[in-house]
Amino acid sequence: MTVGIRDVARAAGVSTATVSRALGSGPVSEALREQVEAAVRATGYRPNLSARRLRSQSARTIGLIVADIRNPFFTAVSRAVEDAAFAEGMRVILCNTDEDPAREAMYLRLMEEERVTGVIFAPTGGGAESLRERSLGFPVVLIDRAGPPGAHDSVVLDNPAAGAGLVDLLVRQGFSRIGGLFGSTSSTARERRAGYEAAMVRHGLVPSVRTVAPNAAAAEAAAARWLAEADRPEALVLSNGLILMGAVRAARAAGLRVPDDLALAGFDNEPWTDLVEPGLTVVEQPVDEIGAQAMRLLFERIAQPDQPVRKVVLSGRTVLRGSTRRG
Amino acid sequence: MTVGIRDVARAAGVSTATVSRALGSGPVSEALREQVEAAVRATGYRPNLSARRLRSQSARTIGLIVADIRNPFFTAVSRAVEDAAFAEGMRVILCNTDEDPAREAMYLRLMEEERVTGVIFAPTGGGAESLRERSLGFPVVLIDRAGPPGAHDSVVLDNPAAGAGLVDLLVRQGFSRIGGLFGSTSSTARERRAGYEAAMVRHGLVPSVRTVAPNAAAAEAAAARWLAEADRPEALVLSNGLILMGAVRAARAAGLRVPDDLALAGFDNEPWTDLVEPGLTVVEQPVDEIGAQAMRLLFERIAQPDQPVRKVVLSGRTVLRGSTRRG
DNA sequence: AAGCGCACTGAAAACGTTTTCAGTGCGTCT
DNA sequence: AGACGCACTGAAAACGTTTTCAGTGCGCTT
Repeated sequence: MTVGIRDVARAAGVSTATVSRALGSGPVSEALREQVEAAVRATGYRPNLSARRLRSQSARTIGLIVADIRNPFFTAVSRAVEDAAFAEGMRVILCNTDEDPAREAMYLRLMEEERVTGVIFAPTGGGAESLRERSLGFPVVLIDRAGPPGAHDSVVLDNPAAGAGLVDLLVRQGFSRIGGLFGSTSSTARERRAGYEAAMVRHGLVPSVRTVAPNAAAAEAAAARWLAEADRPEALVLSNGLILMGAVRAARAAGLRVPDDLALAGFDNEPWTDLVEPGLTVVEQPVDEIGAQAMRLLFERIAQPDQPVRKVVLSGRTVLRGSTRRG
Repeated sequence: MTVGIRDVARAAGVSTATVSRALGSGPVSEALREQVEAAVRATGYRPNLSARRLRSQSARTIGLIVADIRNPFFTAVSRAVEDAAFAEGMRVILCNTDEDPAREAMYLRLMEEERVTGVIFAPTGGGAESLRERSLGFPVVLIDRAGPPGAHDSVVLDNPAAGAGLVDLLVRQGFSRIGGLFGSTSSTARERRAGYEAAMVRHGLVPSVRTVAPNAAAAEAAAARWLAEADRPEALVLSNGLILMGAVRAARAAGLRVPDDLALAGFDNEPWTDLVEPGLTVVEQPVDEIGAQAMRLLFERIAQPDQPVRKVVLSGRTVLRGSTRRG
């Protein structure tokens, strides 16, 4: 039915071994190589990747497991990862867990069954912890959210510094009743929160923190409740783009003017953050570099499996906009 | 090295055939099935998907090729597709062409080499046309952008009606110098433009159209030029979410107030469209239904390959917001 | 009591490649 | 002239499964 390597071999008048070598890398005379290529064109041959992977015991595939494909941060990273992979002749399997540990576990098992070369992984919740127990059959590089130290290579933002930086900025503008609304599932949110709290204490202010599921609807509800209270904060630090969006909605709904009634500062320089009025002050992550560094760590780990574990920490860039301007 | 089905068989004291049947579907006594499952747990066995696919000649995988993963429309569709696929015990390979015909061709070839069960495809540019020539080894369902009629199943928005609807709405609000800024690469944009032009003519107005690469930067530049002209339009119809975003930026930059100086109406009810001030009037696409219908068509095509070609046309829902309110 | 069908099981073939192994022929060195 | 190495080639094994084929044993029918 479907044309296989033996059909090509017959058409070219050579053995299947020669076809395989001509298509891949092997010593083949120029004459035969051309014959084979002609036969491939004539027959419309497409190699069967399953057979190829089975025999060669190498999938040349890396898995990319992200927590939320709708988050522009992850789409940007995925693009960087894909480009780097193609440059090495590798495929990428993109998996979206939607912050669901069950989906995450399923994808991890899928990666095992696919016998992937390696995985770049943004774990949700306890994902990274459970990761340490089982030994997967492939190297893993964590991005965005680091697991327990020492288990896997990782590349993350300097989250404590970024969280503290937003507090410093707000304090400099004269705000003091600064609240923090953080995601409940990721280590990233925990670290940003730690930075926030440390900076508040350093400035002699009292931290005021709430946590929420990392989606816009939950964030809006939580922010709305908070803003309705008597001693509502005069500024908010939000731990990612979705939570920031929820906070903007809540402020609008409550009729609060930004930044006069409420200042906002968050993470992720998404396209819409400078479209709202006023623009939102955010910490921008070096997404391209995160993706590229993750691939670099992964390839180096594949080349030298017993290397010591490495952690790359990148700095964010604060984008100052109207939402934190006082007076 | 790695544990295979023969290791499980040995551990369970049965043949590999029995293990295979116990794990898949085959007549196996309850006692042996439990022995096998225990052996699987004990050995930590993970089936090798490449081997499984090779032997069974069935990938149980569908490919989803989209033009731009950053477009929330496609991420939403991909979620719907994925859910439907899992319900059938299938995997999804998500591919992002980024509107690049070369990447598109590469992914199409990859799908052939993966021997996928079927593909859901949002072609860019001439992709759909070239698709008709070669006969792929799998059924294809086109979404968002239909190719030449009669070649493939498809599910699309009623784009002409939606384009016309926006014009009608603007005319009703009293606008008459209504321009249209459309993407240059997709059939979707062409259809929306056709609807726009027909409606303009029907209202006795002169259509005024420009086309632009479907990204926010290009759209902003084009809109900026247009708005700087002496006889600039008093309202704009924008053919997708990215172009709409570009137009908003251009209006801001030009210091035009929306909707007093310039009304805006576009496509895709993205989260940010009600965050800007004023909110943007858009046609919302039934993304979940598009994904679900596409999977339905695909599965039915797989079941009955010689069915006549079908085309599902869905209606958009107009979301009225401040950007088109006059006076 | 023999025959039949049914439910289950194992040995071995098969899936489409790559890779090993064992040659070829030919040029070069001694 | 013979030995050796080199560049190339084909036959066949191998990758890890599923599936076919050919039994088993057992209960039921005739």
